[in-house]
Amino acid sequence: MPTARARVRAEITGEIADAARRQLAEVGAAALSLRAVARELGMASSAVYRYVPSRDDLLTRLIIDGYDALGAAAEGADDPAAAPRDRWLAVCRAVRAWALAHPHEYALLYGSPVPGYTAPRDTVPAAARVGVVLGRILGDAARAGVLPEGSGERDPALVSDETAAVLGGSHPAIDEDVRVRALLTWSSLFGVISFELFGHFTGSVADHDRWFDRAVGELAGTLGL
Amino acid sequence: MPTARARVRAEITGEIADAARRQLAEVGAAALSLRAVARELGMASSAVYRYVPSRDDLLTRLIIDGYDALGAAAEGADDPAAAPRDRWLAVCRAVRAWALAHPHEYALLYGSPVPGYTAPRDTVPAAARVGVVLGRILGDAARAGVLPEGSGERDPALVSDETAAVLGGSHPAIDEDVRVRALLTWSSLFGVISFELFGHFTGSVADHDRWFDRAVGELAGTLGL
DNA sequence: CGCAATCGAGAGCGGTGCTCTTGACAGCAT
DNA sequence: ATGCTGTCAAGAGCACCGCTCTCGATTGCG
Repeated sequence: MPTARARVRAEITGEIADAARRQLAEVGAAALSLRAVARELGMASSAVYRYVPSRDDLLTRLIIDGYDALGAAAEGADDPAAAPRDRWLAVCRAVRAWALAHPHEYALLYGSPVPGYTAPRDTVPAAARVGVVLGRILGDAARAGVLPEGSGERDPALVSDETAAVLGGSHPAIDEDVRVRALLTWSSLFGVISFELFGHFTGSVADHDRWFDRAVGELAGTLGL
Repeated sequence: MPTARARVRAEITGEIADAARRQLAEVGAAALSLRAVARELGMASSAVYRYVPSRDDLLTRLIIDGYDALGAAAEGADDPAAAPRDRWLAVCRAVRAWALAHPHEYALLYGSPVPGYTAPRDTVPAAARVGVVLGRILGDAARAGVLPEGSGERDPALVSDETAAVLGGSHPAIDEDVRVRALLTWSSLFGVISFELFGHFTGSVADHDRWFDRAVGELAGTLGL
């Protein structure tokens, strides 16, 4: 059982993270200021360092929280009982919706890395959650016989063993070609969302909702769903 | 004929841009400091403002220069006499090579937008150059009869008229489906490159070169090339 | 040649991340 | 209850940032 001291400490640390998230949504990651967080919480800037080791550590916490929130959104949108194609579309829409609702957090996760900052290993499992959802859909589709039998090709230099295991495991319908396409559609999804969010589609696309639906529908096709 | 004053002014302005590019490669866009540029050039920080109105203006110049350099690389890699599929692969490889050679400039162009900075209209034509190359390949392929005849569907809410004109214009083989796929592969290409550059493939892909080749080969397939 | 435009340098403003010291406070053991 | 120990907020301070202003020096055109 945590002491009273530890409890209030955890509470204040949480308040700092919340304030940082609010500031992130307002001014973006690069402009996130520890002093502003301290101002918002009504304490001295130096006091914040009692709870957060550095600005980078605060960023890391926001990154992990972001990956977790996005992963939870993706998992929540996946209905294992639905058809693989519909599952794929639903997850894609959920990822996009989360990105549109949290543009700065999305930019923090999938935009340019913050200079001088390298994400610690802690972020990896949280970052993988969306990929796990996609892999589960692909694996279920293979087991359901939706995907045609493959050549059985295997090449760990293209897709690593760990990732291959997530991408439906060893199933006759999942060969290296399918795995490559899975990684491709995965990155394509975020390419599409990033382009929309970062303004590279302005002037080219009017109805972003409908365009996204057609785009991920096309991606489902290359996935074989 | 420019006066001697104007010439030395242009020269110093160029030196400032070069130093900024060097600093960009070292510390990234968000940490680009006008004072450090001034230090590197051995002049007072205030003197730089004689040549550059603001840090944002310097960033804009770097962005435009970056788009132009990338566009030139793409154009230079495109051999109009080659087969459409080979042209597509060559342009993709050239774009990736440029990105790998100039990671920070690439991040400036296709990563998270710099906070508090909105790209002015001047950047649009430079940014469009890569898309123009892709559109030219697609149009040539259609005129060469490589693409199957389409449905003739047209929907400016999906792909705007200006972009549609770039994407091969009005040709029976190019319907809205092809245009959507073109925009999709375009953003997918940068999604793939961004994922590689920003580290989202670490642990999943070992041989990035071969993986990229297979990925853009797949993209060529969805393009119909 | 003289005057106006241009230029470099310096000081200064308010902001940042981060460190160090100081003093107040709480909790626990004696 | 007292004294010790660990935690805390606060402030001063360092070096850096973007940007502005002023002040001489220099330059080049009329």
